Amino acid sequence: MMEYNEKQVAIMEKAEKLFAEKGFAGTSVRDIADEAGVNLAMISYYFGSKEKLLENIFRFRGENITLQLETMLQNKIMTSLEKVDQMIDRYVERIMDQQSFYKIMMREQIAKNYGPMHKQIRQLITKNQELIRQLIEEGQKKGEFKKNIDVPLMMAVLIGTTGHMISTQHFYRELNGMQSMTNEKFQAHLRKKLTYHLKSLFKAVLTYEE
Amino acid sequence: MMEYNEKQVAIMEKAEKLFAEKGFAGTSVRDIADEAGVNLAMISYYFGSKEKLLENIFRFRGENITLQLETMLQNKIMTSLEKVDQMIDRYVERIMDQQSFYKIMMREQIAKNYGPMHKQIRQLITKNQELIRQLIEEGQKKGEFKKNIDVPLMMAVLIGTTGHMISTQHFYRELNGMQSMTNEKFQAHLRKKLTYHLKSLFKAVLTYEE
Amino acid sequence: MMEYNEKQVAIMEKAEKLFAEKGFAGTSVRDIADEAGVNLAMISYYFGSKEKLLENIFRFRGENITLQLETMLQNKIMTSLEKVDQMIDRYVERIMDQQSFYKIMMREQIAKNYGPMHKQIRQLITKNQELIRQLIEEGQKKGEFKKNIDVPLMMAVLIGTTGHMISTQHFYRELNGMQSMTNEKFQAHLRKKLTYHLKSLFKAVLTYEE
Amino acid sequence: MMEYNEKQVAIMEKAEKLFAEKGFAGTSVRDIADEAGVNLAMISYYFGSKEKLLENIFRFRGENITLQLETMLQNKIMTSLEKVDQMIDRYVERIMDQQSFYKIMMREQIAKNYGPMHKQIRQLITKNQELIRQLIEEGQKKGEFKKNIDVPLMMAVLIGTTGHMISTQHFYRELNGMQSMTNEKFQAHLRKKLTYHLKSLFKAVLTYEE
DNA sequence: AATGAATGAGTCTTCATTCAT
DNA sequence: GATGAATGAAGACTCATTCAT
Repeated sequence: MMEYNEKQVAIMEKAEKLFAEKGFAGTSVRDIADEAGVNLAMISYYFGSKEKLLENIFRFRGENITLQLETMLQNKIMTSLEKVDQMIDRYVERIMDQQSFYKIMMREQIAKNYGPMHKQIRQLITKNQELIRQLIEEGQKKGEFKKNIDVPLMMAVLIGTTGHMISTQHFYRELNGMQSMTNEKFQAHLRKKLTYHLKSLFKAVLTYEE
Repeated sequence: MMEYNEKQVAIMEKAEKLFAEKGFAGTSVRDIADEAGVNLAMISYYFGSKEKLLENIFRFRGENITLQLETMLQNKIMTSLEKVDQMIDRYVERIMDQQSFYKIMMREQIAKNYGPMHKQIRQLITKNQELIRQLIEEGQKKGEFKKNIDVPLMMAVLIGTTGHMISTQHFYRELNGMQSMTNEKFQAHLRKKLTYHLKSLFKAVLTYEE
Repeated sequence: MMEYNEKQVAIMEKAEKLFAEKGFAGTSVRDIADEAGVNLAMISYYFGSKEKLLENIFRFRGENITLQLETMLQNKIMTSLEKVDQMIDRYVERIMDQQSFYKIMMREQIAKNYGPMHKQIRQLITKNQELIRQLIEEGQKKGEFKKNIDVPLMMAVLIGTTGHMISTQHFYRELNGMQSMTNEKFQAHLRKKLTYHLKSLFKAVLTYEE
Repeated sequence: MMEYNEKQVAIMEKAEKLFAEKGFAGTSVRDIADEAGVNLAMISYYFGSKEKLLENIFRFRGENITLQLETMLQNKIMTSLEKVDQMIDRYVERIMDQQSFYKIMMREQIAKNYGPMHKQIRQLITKNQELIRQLIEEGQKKGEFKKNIDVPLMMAVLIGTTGHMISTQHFYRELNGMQSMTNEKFQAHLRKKLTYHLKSLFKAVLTYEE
């Protein structure tokens, strides 16, 4: 299944939102049908099962960040640090644009072996880690970055921080008195802050010698 | 309910593990009973309901990191940076020692308003953020730290990175060929790596002028 | 919900019978499903819950005797005593035709505040008492009935006696050696006896001066 | 089991109240234990089972009206009508004094064959009906009462009316604006009214020729 | 004698899925 | 293709009773 009609997309979008908020097991097929305004039986009819619906959401959203990274890696003009900055922009942008999807991913990651998406997630992480490793090594070869960079940890900082931020954004908004701000503005604010700080964080870690 | 007998503790520990791995909704009371080796009805008998069981787990585990931070804040001998280092030790230690509990917290955070523990989590975050803010301000007053530190973001780095690491540790272990290592050693390795890198990260962000 | 399909009616009829015989709490949804020959889950599917099923039975059966009384009250030709006689006919007929429903009502009345149908019953009683009061007063104005008639007590005699009779009819039948009679004939016998005696009772109370 | 200690009596009294209000099936053993302030296991311990508890309540309360009637029947001085009046006093008094018990009886009567007390109730009714028949026949022989008295129906009037009154007393009280009256006074009022009207009812039916 | 702990059977309800049309 | 109806399985929870002490 590769092309989806309107109803199918509606179902996936509503399901994505509900899975993100209430978890996969905590969301009933009836919830999704109601939310999407479709007949209950449609979901099994279109996707086969609740689990396959989730798989389709992954396929639908999951064209990953990999491609952009591959292109960027081959760029001969940018410095490695510029590439890192751009990578941060891309990651944050992607996660913030697809918060629901990313929340599902976080839930699935926590679930160790149980989730149905274990394999896909493993693949995604492996690939991304490999590309970032290449980027870091390139910078090290060019003398831009210091030695002894821990790539998996850098990924954890990048993704963990961003993920934590979108998870706790409602607390953050409350605690910092930003309830009156429109959501759009708040999201822009968050993104700016995240990219800015992550970049300076990465710069410090990648370049400053202690 | 403040003191728990052996069986109650066994139930809570198994429930904690299952809730962490499969989510609250994804875990059936029967799962818990089977895992803990107790009769199904015992759980309602001891805790009233599945939800109240979760609340008890929070109460059981939730004596939070706050106290330790409060004591440390009043220490007159340590430098602020030393305090930050110690705070990182405490946080990482705590999260790694109570991985299951922390995974449940992560899930609940993602769930925005739906979860039954929303209030407690909010309280915890607020309190911790406030204490860390005091710590940072102290360092700024003493001239140890630079201006313009974003406290919520520092928390996100600390907690998000650690959380992401424990969530994806099985991937990490696989990708880095550490399957033969005992779990104990692997955990120690993880903790060391996390504290080391987070400390240098924080030092960079808090002290280096750009 | 206003129109019921065959299955829904079957469920309500069997439930009515079981609730009458064994009480609401004493009847399990499984009992009803078995008796009605439907799948257990159908009952929640159609009615939402056991309690709502009861409410639907009340709605289904509860078009009360009120309307008939209202029409009769406005009749200008009948004497008041004739109206009282007709009222007795209607009440006894109704109660005997809907014995199961009426038994549920009796149970619910006993339950003071606990039952789910408390409100509806209160309404029914109030309305009926008011109409009968009007009928009595009319007779008193016309000089047909004596003064000092206690309306609530007259209702208690009418409904209490009839109710007691249908409750104890199996004893009555046994004690009076009517087991061989067909049920149909026995019911007719009961109705005749009840109406006859209640009418003479009412006549005595309403008209004879002591 | 014939003599009950304090705790046993407390259990039976609270159980009686709860069975009356919520029905046998609707009352849990835990409810009773809580209400009576005794340990849950005490009830099985003392009475064997919930059902046997009900049987004990019947035994405890059920020394019936029979004896009084038998004595009265042999009285050579009272007229038969005086005896009927006294019988009405006794019945109403008994039912009103033991409303909870009588409510349980009503519920059990409705239940046809299902209730555990079916036999006892049958016995009680048979005996009482027989004695009243003797009383009526005595009056007829003496020429005090007219012929063709329907004894079961007279019993239905007596017991049904009284039962209906105690069942609907809360409605009655409300509808007639007697909420401010103390319950004691209200009960006295009800009893007076019931005996007065039932006596005149019986007098009319037993003596007036049409 | 008395009770906290324990339990198997049963409660009502919801679930994801399938069927008949 | 689309859907209202239907269902077996599983959900959380409560029940009356018994057990070990």
